[in-house]
Amino acid sequence: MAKTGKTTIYDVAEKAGVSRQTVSRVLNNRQDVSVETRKRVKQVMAELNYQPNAVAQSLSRHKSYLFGVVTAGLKYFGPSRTLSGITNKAEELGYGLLLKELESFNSTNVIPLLHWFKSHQADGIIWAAPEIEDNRKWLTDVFPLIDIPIIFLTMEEQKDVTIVTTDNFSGAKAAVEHLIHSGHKHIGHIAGPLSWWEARQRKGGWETALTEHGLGVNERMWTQGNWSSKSGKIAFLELVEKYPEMDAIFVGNDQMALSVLQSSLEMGKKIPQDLAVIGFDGMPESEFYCPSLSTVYQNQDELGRIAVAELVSQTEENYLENKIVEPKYITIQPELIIRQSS
Amino acid sequence: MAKTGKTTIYDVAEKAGVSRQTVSRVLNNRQDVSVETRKRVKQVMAELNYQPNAVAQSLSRHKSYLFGVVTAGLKYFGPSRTLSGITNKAEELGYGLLLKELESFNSTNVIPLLHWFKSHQADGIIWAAPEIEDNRKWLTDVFPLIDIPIIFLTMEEQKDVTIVTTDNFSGAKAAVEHLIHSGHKHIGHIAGPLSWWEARQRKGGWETALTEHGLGVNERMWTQGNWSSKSGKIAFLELVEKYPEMDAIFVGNDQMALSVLQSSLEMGKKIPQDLAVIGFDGMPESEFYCPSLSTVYQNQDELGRIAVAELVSQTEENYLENKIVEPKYITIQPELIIRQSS
DNA sequence: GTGAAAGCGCTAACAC
DNA sequence: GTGTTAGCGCTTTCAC
Repeated sequence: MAKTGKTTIYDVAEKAGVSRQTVSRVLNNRQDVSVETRKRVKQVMAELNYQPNAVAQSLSRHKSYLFGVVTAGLKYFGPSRTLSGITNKAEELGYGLLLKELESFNSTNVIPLLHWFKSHQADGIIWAAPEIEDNRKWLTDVFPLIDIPIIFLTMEEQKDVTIVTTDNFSGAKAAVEHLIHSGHKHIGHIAGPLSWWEARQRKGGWETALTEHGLGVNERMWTQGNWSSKSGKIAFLELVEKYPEMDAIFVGNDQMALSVLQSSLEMGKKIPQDLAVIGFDGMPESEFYCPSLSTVYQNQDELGRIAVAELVSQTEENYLENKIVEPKYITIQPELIIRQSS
Repeated sequence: MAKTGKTTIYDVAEKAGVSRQTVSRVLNNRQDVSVETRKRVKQVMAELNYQPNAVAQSLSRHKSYLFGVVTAGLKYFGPSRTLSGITNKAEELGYGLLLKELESFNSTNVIPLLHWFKSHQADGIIWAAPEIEDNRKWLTDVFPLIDIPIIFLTMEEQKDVTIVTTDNFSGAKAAVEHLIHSGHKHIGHIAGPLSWWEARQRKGGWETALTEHGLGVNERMWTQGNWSSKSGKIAFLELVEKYPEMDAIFVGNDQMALSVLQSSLEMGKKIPQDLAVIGFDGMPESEFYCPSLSTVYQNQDELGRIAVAELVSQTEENYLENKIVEPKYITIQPELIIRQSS
């Protein structure tokens, strides 16, 4: 790095004996520059260790090559995986990232965020925070007014909105069907907080699998946690109490399943003989639980990657031809992993 | 949000019947505007739903209120926690974030990154990736040439560089001393990859505690993993083999400790009677392992928060008075949490 | 208190 | 091929 970044296009032009525009042309790889001029300019750039000022470029181009990313609960397993996919793919495709984390999962205070991204001339936005309660309500009012592309992750299909999500319903259904095919008749469920769309989908998959196989569903057969291991423990104790004949359980995520394993052990229940357990998410650690946990693996990294790829394609279309982009609903299938717990 | 973000300071000025400068003054809360002019301008801004263009502001102010953040291994537990602390504190102090993730932990290809941040006029940089192998080597050459403040996380003290880190050495030492005081005489260690500074520090704490208490240390007493649960399992099996009298073990992180618990159970070893186990990190799940895991909790969120606070103070000093800022070495003490495994 | 002019570093539109 | 002239949207001097 040169001592100071103050070298501008002007310095290069002067030293190379050309106009600033010519330098700009070289910078942008335009073809209408003679080979030798280009060579000379490039040489001077190298000598001066010239680095173009991206802010000035953004301002005059009206394009920043920056995406806004909205995340929430970064300290949890899922969101950080997704963000990792986003950063990698963005890097790959030549985009930088402006990052904002919501103060809480169900924050509805989104307008300032949108203004902020817009003010920084983000070319597009990835909304990588989950749908909870009415935290998508703003969409109906605000969405039509936003003039930059937005991709949403993990939410219910909605008209005109591009969404990338894991198919939670099918994943859950497959897990429960596996339990049914293994001969279990009394399959309970610990749901995540039902204010979350994902939690409702997973619970829906559980219900549907049971119903389709002629096994009834009722209130005794499930309880609700808040995704944390601690809440899972409480929910499990409650469930064992009200559904004593339970011989298998589908748990809303791996963390809650972890404490089901711990509590079962403490109660002297053998897994999977007395109680089969399947989780959801496929955390790497779940393979090393006692016993190793069957789970529904969802590729959250890929979720982020797809969102970025989609956004790039939308922005570039948008930019090049100013045409309206077709909204898409993109679904990723999770994968059932059977281990010792089932 | 207004339909288009095209409203500029000029539109406001025109509609309010003042000059653009006056609008700018109102925008920046300058005092040299009459009360009624200010009121009128503000009113017009509201009517027009005017939002200042941050890119233009950055360009003319030479200050962006943006920090660059370099992270690595976002999908792992630690880095995402730290990033969460960074996002929260930055938001609190009015700074936005430009995010980059290294392609690998030990990437040494940092110059383009620094150029990129600089090109986007970041006011400062937080280097939230761990010190591994020679991935800090560039510092000696490049650091003196960088003219924006950088704060590093998790690395060895170094002249002229501001660093915020957990005291891994003391945390490890305290854990091992706890084992010693509990009467254990044969305390093994599974280290993280010793190319990592943190892993070396933790191993150093283990060695020092043993040595200070007159217990010898030799090569039979430790093995090395790569932080993952899978590697922990392999390392543990190897260690049991070569150090059969081991009655306690200090493991480099919680993930590897998890598979120690699993393997011990499979071998029929009782924890903590046959083998006491202590991990490092304090992941929330560790409380729900079988049995619940004793561990050394480090507050990585706080690490990020402190880094941002420090960076803000450095940039603002830097900006206001152009004076050189004293480098600091800031250390956070981790906390020993004793649970059933020890 | 307020306005005019210049400039931040770059690109776009049009000349030549 | 290359240069000239205008901007992008804002802030900063420096007048008045």
